[in-house]
Amino acid sequence: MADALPPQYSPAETEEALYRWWWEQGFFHADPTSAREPYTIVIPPPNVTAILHIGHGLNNTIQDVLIRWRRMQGREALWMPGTDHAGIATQNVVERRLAQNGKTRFDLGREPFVAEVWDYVNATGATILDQLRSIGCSCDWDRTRFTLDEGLSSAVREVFVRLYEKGLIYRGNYIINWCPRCLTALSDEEAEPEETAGKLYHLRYPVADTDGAHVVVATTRPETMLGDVAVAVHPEDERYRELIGKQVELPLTGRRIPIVADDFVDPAFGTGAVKITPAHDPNDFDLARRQGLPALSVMAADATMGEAVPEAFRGMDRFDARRAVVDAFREMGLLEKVEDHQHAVPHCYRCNTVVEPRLSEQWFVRMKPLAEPALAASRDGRIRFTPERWTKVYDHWLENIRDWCISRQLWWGHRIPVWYCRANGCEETIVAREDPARCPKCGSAELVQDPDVLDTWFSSWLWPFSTLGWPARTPDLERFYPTHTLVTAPEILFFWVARMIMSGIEFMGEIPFSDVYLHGTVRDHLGRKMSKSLGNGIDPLEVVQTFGADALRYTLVSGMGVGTDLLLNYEDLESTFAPGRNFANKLWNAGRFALMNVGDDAVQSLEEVQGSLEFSDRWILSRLSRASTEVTVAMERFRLNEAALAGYGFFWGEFADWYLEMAKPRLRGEAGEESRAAARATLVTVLDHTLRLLHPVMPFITETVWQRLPRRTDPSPTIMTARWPEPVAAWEDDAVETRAAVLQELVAAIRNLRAEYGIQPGQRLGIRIAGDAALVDGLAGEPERILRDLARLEELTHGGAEGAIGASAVLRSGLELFIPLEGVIDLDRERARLREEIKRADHILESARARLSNEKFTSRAPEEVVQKEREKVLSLEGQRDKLARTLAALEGGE
RNA sequence: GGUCGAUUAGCUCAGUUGGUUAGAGCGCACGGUUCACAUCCGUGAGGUCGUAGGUUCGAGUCCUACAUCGACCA
Repeated sequence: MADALPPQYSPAETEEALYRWWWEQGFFHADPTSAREPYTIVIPPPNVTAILHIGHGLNNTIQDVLIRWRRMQGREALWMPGTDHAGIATQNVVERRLAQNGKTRFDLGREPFVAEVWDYVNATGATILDQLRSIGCSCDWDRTRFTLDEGLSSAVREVFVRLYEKGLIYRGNYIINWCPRCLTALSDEEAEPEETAGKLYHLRYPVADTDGAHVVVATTRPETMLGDVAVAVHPEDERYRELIGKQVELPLTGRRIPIVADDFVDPAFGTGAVKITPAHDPNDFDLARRQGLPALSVMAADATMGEAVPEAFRGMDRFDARRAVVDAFREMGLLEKVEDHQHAVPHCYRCNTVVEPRLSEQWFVRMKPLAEPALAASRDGRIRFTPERWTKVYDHWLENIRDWCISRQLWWGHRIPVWYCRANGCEETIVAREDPARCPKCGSAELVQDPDVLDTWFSSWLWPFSTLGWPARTPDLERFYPTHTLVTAPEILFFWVARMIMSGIEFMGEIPFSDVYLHGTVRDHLGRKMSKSLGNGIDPLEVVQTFGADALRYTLVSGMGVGTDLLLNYEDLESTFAPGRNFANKLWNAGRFALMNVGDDAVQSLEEVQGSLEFSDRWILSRLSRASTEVTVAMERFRLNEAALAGYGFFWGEFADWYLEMAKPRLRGEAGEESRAAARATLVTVLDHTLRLLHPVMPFITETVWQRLPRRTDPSPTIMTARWPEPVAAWEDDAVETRAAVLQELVAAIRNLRAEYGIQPGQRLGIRIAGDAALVDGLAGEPERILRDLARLEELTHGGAEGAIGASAVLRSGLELFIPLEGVIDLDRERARLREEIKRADHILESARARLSNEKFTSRAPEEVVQKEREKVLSLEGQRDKLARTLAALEGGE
């Protein structure tokens, strides 16, 4: 079996079949009746029309690493998958498809259009979930949910009715953010400010009944002046005090409007006089209400100028109207000046159209009462954010929360469960869990349902419990709520995370999760966000196809520092994903080597060979135990990159580079049968544990190799549910590790000198070693054999060099190394090299001695630190002296 | 305008509570057909840790200011 393994790992051939096997065997499924402690993650549901991009790749890899890790730790791990109906986004996609045939949704009508969207969603909606499978996500697919499923829809209704009954949902006429392209209201969060280089227009409004006097107002949106109902100034502004109560002739309109005083006006901004357009600006709306001023809407839904404006402007697009109004002012001599002005203009987060503040009747959620308990949850630490700094952002948002506009003038989504009675004289509003047949007040059947749908986020804020069956009290809900970790990007902290916390507390009486892990954004090597329009994206599926899912996952996880963005070069995928690809190949080959060398004979357990374990066995077991601690601690702290790197460093840098090399002769039987048995047992044990440590990050290749191990210590049929490796205190051995460090330094030093003097790698050398007896003794036995093998030595003798010609080195451990190289060595070069070494030592010594001679240091620094510094000086002095003696001998010897 | 973050090797990043002779991967240079892997092995070069101050016996790490880039909120 083992020798059937090809020399290179080919992910394409193994991953898909392996995934199918996991799935069919039910390893992804979480059992609510299990006695194990649950661990739950709910997926941030991707848009149902989305296709996988690298950001999803990162987000879901992180979740999969966590869920696989906890599953191995013995938790009943549930990763709840699903998709979001994504109201505006999905409707836009289908509308674009209609537009290709020259049609609009209005041509179809509401019901046929919604049917069309369902067709589209049913045909393509599972795409992204399939794609998640190809990167290895171990979601519980049996539980896959969609925000428009029947169950989730009834949750939405339940919530709407409860909030309405509690007085937390109301309907009213207010200024909301309006997208004139999507033709719907948006929440404040959905209107994204974008820094724009705009203009500030200073317009002159003639003061009525005066001789040419005027006030100058400054505005970025001159077209709205057609809807002005007043000019406001600060009551204490000396410049305008006399004008308060007078009127201005509003140009172009023939209307007279008052000059009013209001504290809201900032005398320092612009001219200190502000035009008031209540129907098109939220601040003006508030001011108008305070002052009892009317609101005059001058724009239609599509942001063309409406009926209320002079004929010349009617039907004009808002930006054309802006130019026309400015031109008209210029012609009338009423344009004082135009300044460049940098300001933030809100854009629709779905179509990027400039959002227009618009006065309209919408449904709102009163947020203050919901926000307070959510704020308490972060303040008292029941909910922790990683990185921690997001706590402040979250708190700040909740402290300044505004009501949530939840109605959308769309057709795709949850219809608002509100009916209006149209019977004569009855104006009953009915809010109900079940569709009503008759008006409860007058009995009429003339009921009309509110045409609007709810904000998409009004269903996704219920996700952590609606997916588990709420409002029904299902076993799943009892078992898996509250969930544990939420993994997402900071962009949806307000949209989604904060609202889930509010709804969880309100409807479940309990926070929905205890940890929020916010990861960074994947960007290109120039730091730009990856986007379709820039063409700088990386297709995760292409990466999976070329390098394998494990390579993708390792590269993403190891590169993702906590709280930092991940920069990847899309122009050179080869080099971008090299870390993951190379590591996957290393795992494959080290595994392959181990399997080939262990062969098919029975492998004994570690206990059975306990008495014959050698130095190298004890060393690698000690290191393994420490690596287990390191990986686990890093995982617990959400430092997945550290966990991945620790696993990598152990597997490649210690197990493959050193242990396997040390064990080769023993595996060949050159050290006898007992030694071989011990090496085989150790090799298999360490590989077994290490594969498990790496499994969360590299699930496919670890399973593939693990399945072939001739002996496993865990009865699980899959590595997915094999026990997570715990550190083993009995394996940890400081003395062995110290001896190994000395040995490794020695090997490295010999290799260095070989390279320095261009000695053939195959040429066997004789060396001398001198130094502290304890150190030298520590090399006796297996270490010496290893030294001979790894450094390719012919002869190893103890004692000084005694004036012989050769290369020498003094190691940090204090050991002196001498390689007799008469005739090979360039003496000038050797002397220069030694002088360089001495200089280096002197340099470090200088600063260390200075520190020690500073009385303040010795008296104030902790004893431990001072002691360490003394030891450093002693060691360096020793090294320096030895180097100096060697140099002197070489100089004298000439 | 406010808040927060980043700035360490050519590139991408680690560097826990201040105390090591500042690390890794990629790239680069040199050398390698030893029967796991050239997606590899060995060796090496490369850093006044953004700038200027400060606190401290001691600063990549803490404080202040500035510069550059970025995010979020007004």
